[in-house]
Amino acid sequence: MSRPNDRPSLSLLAQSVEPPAQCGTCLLHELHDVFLPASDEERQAIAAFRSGTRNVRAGGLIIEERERSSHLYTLYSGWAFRFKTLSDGRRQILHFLLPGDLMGLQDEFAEGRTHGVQAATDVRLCAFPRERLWSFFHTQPKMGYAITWLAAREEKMLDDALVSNGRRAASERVAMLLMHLFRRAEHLGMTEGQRLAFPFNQQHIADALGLSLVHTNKTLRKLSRAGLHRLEGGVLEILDPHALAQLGDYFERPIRPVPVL
Amino acid sequence: MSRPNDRPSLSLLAQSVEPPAQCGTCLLHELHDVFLPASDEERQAIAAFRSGTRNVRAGGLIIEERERSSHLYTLYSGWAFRFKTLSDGRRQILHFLLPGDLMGLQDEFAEGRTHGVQAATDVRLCAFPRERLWSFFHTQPKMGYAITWLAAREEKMLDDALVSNGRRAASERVAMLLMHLFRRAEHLGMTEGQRLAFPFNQQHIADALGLSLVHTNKTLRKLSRAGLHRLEGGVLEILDPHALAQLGDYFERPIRPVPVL
DNA sequence: CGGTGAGTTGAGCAGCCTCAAATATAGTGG
DNA sequence: CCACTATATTTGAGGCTGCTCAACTCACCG
Repeated sequence: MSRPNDRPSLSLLAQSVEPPAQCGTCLLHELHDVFLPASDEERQAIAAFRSGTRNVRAGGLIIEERERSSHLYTLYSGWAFRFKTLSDGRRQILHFLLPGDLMGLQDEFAEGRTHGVQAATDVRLCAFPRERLWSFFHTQPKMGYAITWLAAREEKMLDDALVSNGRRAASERVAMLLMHLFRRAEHLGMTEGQRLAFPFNQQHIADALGLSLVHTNKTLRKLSRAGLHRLEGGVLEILDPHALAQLGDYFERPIRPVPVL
Repeated sequence: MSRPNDRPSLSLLAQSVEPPAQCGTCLLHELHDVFLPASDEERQAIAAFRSGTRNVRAGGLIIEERERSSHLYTLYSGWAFRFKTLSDGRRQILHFLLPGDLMGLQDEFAEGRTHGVQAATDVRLCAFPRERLWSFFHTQPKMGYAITWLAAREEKMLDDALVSNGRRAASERVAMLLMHLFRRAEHLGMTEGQRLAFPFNQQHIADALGLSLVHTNKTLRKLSRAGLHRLEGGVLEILDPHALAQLGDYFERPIRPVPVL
């Protein structure tokens, strides 16, 4: 492990860790470099907001694409992704979700269909009933601020994805995505050295990058033949981070601690 | 005018209307079908949050791409757009801004460079100092909720743009963008019948859609030769809304009133 | 009347797409 | 443990969409 021992091992988060019954013992809050600390009062407010937990198996839908979900969710462990489907079946993956990420907020203010969220691994979720959202904002303005923070952070990632899809060539997009996902997972302690349990197949990558499956495959092969990465057996290994970052125009910026619910 | 007379004429908003000295007489709040009403107390809180107004000429930068802006802004009149530039100069337009839209929120929680915002017409802005944001949330949780609402709404539009850039052909993207901008402007009362003062050139459209300038031109010409629209002299005219909506897979959904600051 | 920016058009190229088929790889039932 | 099936990956071939390069027009302006 590349991580020091003074924090709980979180490779676990990629596996199935049950969220605790009490938010007071929430594992996520123990990751001080990753998530902002929460006071006892805040934890109690979060606990009051939360209605329970939910498990979804790999491949299952957390939020249906057509219906407005009755709950918001915080991803507690595992990987998920947001997506949209066009009427003729073409799919676009909008965003990848890791532990601590909030989902379902966009639905709050929507009329029509929005997006779906699918579990990429087995996933544990904390569920928050939508009808309690406003009172949560009302009684805990700081938590409202936290939610806005998370929304703004996700929007920034969407900005980056839009730049990629709009203005970058295929190999640049692939390099960018691999680095992006690896860095985010690394920050959460889900990596081992340069290796990462990677639950996505080439169709996922293609749908995230706006490429065809075939061309995604050829691009991946080109990069791996050039020794930049290896991706097999569900493990992503970053062999030449510098070259990948360069190619993807991906600047590593310090990731600041963010709030969690 | 296609709008009934029982609301103030807002073609004005596309021109240069000076925001009032007092938020209590803010024109935007008078548009009851468009924006949620605000109580006197809320208007006072907004007025206390606001530090003043700002004018930017067409083409001027409202927010610099490299620096974190010291203020949030509400666009009061005119058009603007958010964009990002790659190190080699390629540009991607992320989002188009109309009156009532909030900008600068993403910067709040960012480290590195984020995005720039440029005025497409002369614009009037209400400025809110960043350092008052938290106390605004704290003392007016309802306004915090409103800000989250606006952020979530913008994120939904980004989702749509991402789907377009990733999974739609050029003519579909163009049709989608024309309908999208026209419908949003129409909702604000900035159109006259099927006509709209359109401040963007083909390079803007290309940069929003992830296309080259030349191909954007050829696609626009194809659609206008087919009688779907006309775009000349800074005026966009929608000639066949049904065909454009069909082509762009653009479903008109009722636009709900949103909060304004 | 030259200069600049925006729009238009043609020619040729290439990046990415679709179609097709050949391997893995994994899971399932006998 | 092996056949059988479904899913994921890989590769080739050929074609179209969208790109780059280049040139010309038009409007506007000093």
